[in-house]
Amino acid sequence: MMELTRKGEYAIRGIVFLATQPADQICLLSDIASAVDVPQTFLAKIFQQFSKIGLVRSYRGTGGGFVLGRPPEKITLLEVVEAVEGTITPNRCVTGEGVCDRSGACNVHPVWVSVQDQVRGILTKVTLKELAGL
Amino acid sequence: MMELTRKGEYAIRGIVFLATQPADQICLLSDIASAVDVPQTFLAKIFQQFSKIGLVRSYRGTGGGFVLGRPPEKITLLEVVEAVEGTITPNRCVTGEGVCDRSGACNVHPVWVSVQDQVRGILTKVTLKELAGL
DNA sequence: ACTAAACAGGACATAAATAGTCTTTTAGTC
DNA sequence: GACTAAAAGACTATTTATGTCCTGTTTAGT
Repeated sequence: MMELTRKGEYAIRGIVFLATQPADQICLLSDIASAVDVPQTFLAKIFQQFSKIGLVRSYRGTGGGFVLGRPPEKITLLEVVEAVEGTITPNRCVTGEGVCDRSGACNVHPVWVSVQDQVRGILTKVTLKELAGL
Repeated sequence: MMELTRKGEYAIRGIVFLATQPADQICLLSDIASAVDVPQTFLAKIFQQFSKIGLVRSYRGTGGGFVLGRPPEKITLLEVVEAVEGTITPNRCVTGEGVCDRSGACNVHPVWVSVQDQVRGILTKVTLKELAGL
């Protein structure tokens, strides 16, 4: 339960690798993919998601590739994970959309809120700087 | 991400309902299922899993049904969830089976261990007694 | 013993999510 | 214009989730 998907794992591997590279070096997707052992086409999708929210910056054409969108210490693990997996919600009713029709009488609800807060708290405190060993 | 499945949700609903019933009363699966609004056949599977690890006790035949295997304050939410969802492992490499071939160089690893510990810690502290409002 | 009640267990069915692949388009370089 | 590399969308395959159904086994009551 609560397992990270492959996508999430690949996302972390990819962007952590990027963080280990010199900041001004534009990295090819193909290089990243082979370095972290992830199918290139799949990693492409992941990096597109990163690009949309500014986690990475992309350059097209000859000499193109990817660089980090911000310094490694300003990118948290939470951002990386949620970029591809969506917001961390241990239980649907945590989303608060009235999905939990029994939310009034539901004593479990606050527990999930607590779990969500704790997990997000942990992941917010970890940045790419640490993960890349910088 | 990290969402509880229906099975997990049903499991909680079912056993919490059982905890609200008088301790000596043998409850019919059909009654529990309709009370918590879960397909009976599906709930049957869930309660079979509960039964195997002693979370509930089952009685077959006429007059049969289910009762809690232990007093509500001795059954934790963690046990209930892990009974049907398996051990909480945010990342495969946490299982320690060498699945994470890069575990040596992996700085992410300790983060998942921390997440796992925190989540399990929270869920261990919640018992059926509280959840059932007793 | 017979019957009906109730859980146990396995096989099966369907739908959704995951994990990709492939092709075309767009943007940029030489 | 030719080439390079990411963007974007359509498509496919596999796995997991979510159940259903049927048969068996246990037990109570007559």
